[in-house]
Amino acid sequence: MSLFGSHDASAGAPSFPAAASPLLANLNPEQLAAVTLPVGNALILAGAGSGKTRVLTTRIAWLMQTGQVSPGGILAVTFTNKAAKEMMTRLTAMLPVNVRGMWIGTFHGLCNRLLRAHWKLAHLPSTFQILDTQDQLSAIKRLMKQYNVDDERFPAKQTQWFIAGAKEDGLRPRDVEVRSDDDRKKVELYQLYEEQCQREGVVDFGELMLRSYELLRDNDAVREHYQRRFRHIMIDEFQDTNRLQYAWIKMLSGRTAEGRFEPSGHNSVIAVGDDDQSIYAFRGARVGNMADFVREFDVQRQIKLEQNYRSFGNILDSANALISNNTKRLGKSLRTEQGPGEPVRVYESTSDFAEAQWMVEEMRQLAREGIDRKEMAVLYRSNAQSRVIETALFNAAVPYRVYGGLRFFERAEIKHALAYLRLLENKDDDTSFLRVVNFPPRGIGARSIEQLQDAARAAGHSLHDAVSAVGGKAGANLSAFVAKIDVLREQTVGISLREIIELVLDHSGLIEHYKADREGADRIENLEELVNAAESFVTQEGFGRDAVALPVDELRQSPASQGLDPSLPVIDEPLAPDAETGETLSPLAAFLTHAALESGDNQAQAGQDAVQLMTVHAAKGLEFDCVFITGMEEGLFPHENSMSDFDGLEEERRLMYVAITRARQRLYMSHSQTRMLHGQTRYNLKSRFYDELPEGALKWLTPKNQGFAPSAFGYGGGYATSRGAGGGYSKDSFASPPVPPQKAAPSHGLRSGMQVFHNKFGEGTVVSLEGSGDDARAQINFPRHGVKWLALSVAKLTPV
DNA sequence: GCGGTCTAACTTTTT
DNA sequence: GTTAGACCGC
Repeated sequence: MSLFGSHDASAGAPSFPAAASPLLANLNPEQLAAVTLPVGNALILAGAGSGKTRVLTTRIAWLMQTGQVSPGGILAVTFTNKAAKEMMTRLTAMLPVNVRGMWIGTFHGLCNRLLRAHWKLAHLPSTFQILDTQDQLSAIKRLMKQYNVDDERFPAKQTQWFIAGAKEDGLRPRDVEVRSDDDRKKVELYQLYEEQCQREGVVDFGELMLRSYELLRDNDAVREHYQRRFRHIMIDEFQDTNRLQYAWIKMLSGRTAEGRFEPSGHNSVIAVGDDDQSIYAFRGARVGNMADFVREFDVQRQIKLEQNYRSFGNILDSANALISNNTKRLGKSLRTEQGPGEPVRVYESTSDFAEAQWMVEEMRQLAREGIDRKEMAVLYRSNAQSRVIETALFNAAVPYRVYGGLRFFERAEIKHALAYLRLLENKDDDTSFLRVVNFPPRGIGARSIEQLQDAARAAGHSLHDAVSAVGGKAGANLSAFVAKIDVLREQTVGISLREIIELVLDHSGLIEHYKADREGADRIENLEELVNAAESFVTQEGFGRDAVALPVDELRQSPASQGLDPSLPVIDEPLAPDAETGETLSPLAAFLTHAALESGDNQAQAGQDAVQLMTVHAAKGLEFDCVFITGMEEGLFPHENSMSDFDGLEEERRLMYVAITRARQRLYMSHSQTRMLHGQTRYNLKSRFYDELPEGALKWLTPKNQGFAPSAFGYGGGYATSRGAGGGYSKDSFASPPVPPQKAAPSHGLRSGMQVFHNKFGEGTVVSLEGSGDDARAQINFPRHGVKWLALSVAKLTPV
């Protein structure tokens, strides 16, 4: 079953005395082996709650403490800023070390650092700015309008997806395989988009990765420099890496002669991941990178961290049983030394409203038992489900916090302010120009802008530079805007970042505009917060202060750095000065980069003891005492859009696995017979994932539906209607996986093609039928309301 | 050019 | 049920 044999845990016999360091105290044998792995490439399969971050940080600390590497020889890559920060915080707590000398950060953050240091070689302007997803979309829309592309046939979103996807695979326009006329058009747009970005001096997220990959690929000296420097490379959440990120790691860690990859032998790459928690395939993540890594990096050591320190037995048994239904797995099973704990409670409600109501009651009970509200989390598959729950919590006056939604730097008013700031830094940033040229409104409408765009195109100028070409009233308004920007730019010389932002907020008219708006108070508050964000950024990054003394000498002397190219800069700062000129990014440019790379917190009010609401995706990496998984229904979870293909269903199952493993003590799952979705009532069957959980670990709070009649589904009568209180725990209960449902004799008397009448939807035609007993449902085409799935135990249908 | 109204869409999301 | 974007009339 396991792709890798069983030779793992004992693999890394420490070559340094383990007892010598208090760092290594209290590690289990597998963790110890991982922390003290000898030089060489290794894969660590780290299950949920197995102490992965602790292992990673302890290893870095141990390597430095034992003198095997200096801070400059470390490269640790994560996906989120949060994870990177967490790592640095824990590391500083372990060792008195200057973390700034280490390259710990997100893929994109580190790529940015590389490109800032070698901007010339990367063919970028020194002040290049970063487009976020929103900016990218508007840049593409603008491009498509300019070239009169039919946006019915090529929606901008789709083009964006195409471009991002190509970059994730490391493909430039000329590398993309063209299989249809549509492909050809998209590639053409990709090419034009690239030219536009280059002209405007901006890069998108994918470009950050791809450009730095090419930088390393095309410049032997640079590549070899970093290959020698980074003796120890560590990648977190390896299952989430895409093709390009994997190639980037390869490029940094080995030779690629004649297109062939050979591990360098003098550095170690340690990949940490969990294939069972791979839930980002939809955005290009490739779990296959794990197997490729083992093969291509000649991995000799694999360690499985299966000891779970988070959850009780029933919860882990549920997770293990569920995930065992997936076929493509490396093989791993969580174990705990805690007892079985509480059973997993399952609840069926009549409506989504009732489901939320029940949850509120249950939470009140939990609170009475002394559990903090911030230790209760409600998880759902899609954001649309949060509303009912929010309403119920709100009406019951239970404090709650919703994760997701707009982050600080993504808010419209913040984006507007940033657009002004970007124009100060780079007048050719047409995306920013268009965002604020008429915001606040100053009499520049679509017609004037079109004229301006035509003029700019004809002259090969940016919008800013083409303003003088437009005459009349429109031209006057445009000139006034440009003059305002140019004056602002002059005024910002020599003043602090804080003062720059205050100046811009004032002179742009943004504050004034929002003051006139009844609902502008929050926006003004956010704009004021922007000043604070800039202030704390300046303090943190050390702008305006002496740079922190960095262990440059140490780096140069250390064995890790031997053979480093002395002509290349030793980059120990996220925003290092240019090696040749000593020029550093202006605080403003640096802040804008920061804003793009770190979109800020996406939670409303922190601090308060509030129930946590979030999607399952957002919950990854978090843990709570009590977890409610809601909307356990076919079509919702697993989501209907992912059920068509096999891989999709397996990803949904992994998502379910992530959801289950968030819980420490108590886990609830609930589904509803009816649910309002997109303004329509839906009748969903309960999720197939229930059938993959060990009956013995569950406790049905409502009578378990008799819908899955044993005779029809071959369960051999293994299902009792309801478990007694306490929900007996039995190891054997999930020994045999459920048998897939078979066609049963219909008991409802409906057949495909039949005409039926529904009280609300009127007359319709039965299209198809599924299930039996209480779970039977019919797909019916109502001429006036479209095709619907109806649960026959709920919907009242009469044959016509 | 601006602001109001109507209509289609709408998993999951970090950088 | 909500929201963004298109469309239309002033």
